[in-house]
Amino acid sequence: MTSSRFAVAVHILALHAMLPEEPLTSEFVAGSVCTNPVVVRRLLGLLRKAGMVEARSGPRGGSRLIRDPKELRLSEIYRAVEDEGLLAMHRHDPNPACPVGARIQGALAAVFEDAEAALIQSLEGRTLGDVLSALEACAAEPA
Amino acid sequence: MTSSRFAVAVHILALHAMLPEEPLTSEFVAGSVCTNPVVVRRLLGLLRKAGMVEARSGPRGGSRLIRDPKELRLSEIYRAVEDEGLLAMHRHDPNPACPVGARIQGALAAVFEDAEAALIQSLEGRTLGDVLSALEACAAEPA
DNA sequence: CAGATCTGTAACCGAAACAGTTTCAAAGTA
DNA sequence: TACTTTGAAACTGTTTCGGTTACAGATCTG
Repeated sequence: MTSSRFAVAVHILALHAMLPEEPLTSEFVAGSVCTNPVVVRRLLGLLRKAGMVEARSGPRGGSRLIRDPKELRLSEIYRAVEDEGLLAMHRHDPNPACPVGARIQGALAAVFEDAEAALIQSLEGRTLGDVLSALEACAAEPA
Repeated sequence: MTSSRFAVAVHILALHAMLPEEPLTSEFVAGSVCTNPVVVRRLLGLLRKAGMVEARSGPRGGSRLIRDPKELRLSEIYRAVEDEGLLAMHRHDPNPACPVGARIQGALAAVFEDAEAALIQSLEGRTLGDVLSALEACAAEPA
C-alpha cells in the first residue's frame, strides 16, 4: 500500500482547478481535505518543485495552479509526491551463499520494473481534467 | 510501497521449484531467505490456502510445490500474499460538505482500479518458470 | 509407546513510515 | 507597524510489518 499522498495531491489540485480565480490558502484546502494545513503545505511544496503550482506569502497569499488541467497527467502527480519503488524487495538481503538467494533479487528487479511501469502508464492515460469531469458527472447525479 | 511478502513468496516458491525431490522444512527455506522460520511458515500458509504448496508435519516433513512452475503466474502469487488496494485513499474521509471533498474518492476509485489492474496484468504475463529461467541465466554468467 | 521432528498459530516486540501537530522565521500586504 | 500566510524543522502518536517466542498438534522412527 502506498501513502495517501497521491490521493490527497490529486484532491488538492482538483480543488485548485475548480477555483482558479484566487490563490487558495493551505487552511482553506485543509478544510476540504480534513487535515492539518501543514500537511497540505508539505504536499504543495512537492507540487511546487514539480512546477504545477506557485505560492505567495502574506495576506491575499496562497497557491495557484499553473498548469492546464487537461494536460496535467496523473502520472506526473504520482511521481511528484510518491517515492520510487512500489513493490518491495526483501527487507534484509537473502543468503548470498544460496544459489536462489544470491540471484532472486536480480531476477525480480526486471519483473518489478515492468509491473510498476504498467501502473504508471495507466496513470499516464488520465489527466487532472479527467478527474474534474468525473467530479462534475458525479455532481450531476441525483442524490 | 507494498510489504516484502510478494518478493519473499516468489523466493520461497522458486526454491521449492529448484528442489522438487523432497519436502523443504521452513528452517531450510528460512536459511535461504535469511529470516525466521515462522515468517516462512506464515507465507507458506497463504500459499497453501491458494493451492500452490502442500505441507506435512513431523520428521521428513516440510512443504512441496504442487503446481507446475510454468503455469503458475506471478499475479496468482501476488494475490495470494498481498492485501487488496495498492494505491491508498485519504487516511480520513474528506469534508463531505465540500463539492470536491464529497466526491473525490469516488472519482479516484476508478483511476486506482485501472492502475492496479494494469500492474496485475503485467504480473499475469510472467510465471514462476520465467523466474527460474532468469535465475539460471544469471547463474550461467561469469562471476 | 516414547521421543524426536516439524507444522500451524497465537501473542508479543521493536523498527519504520506517515500523518498530524507545534513552533517559528521569513515573505508579503495594508 | 501590525497582520497574514508560506516554508521548514522538530516532535508525537498510530499503524503496519517482520522478527521472535512459545506451544499444541501431527507425524515419523525405534
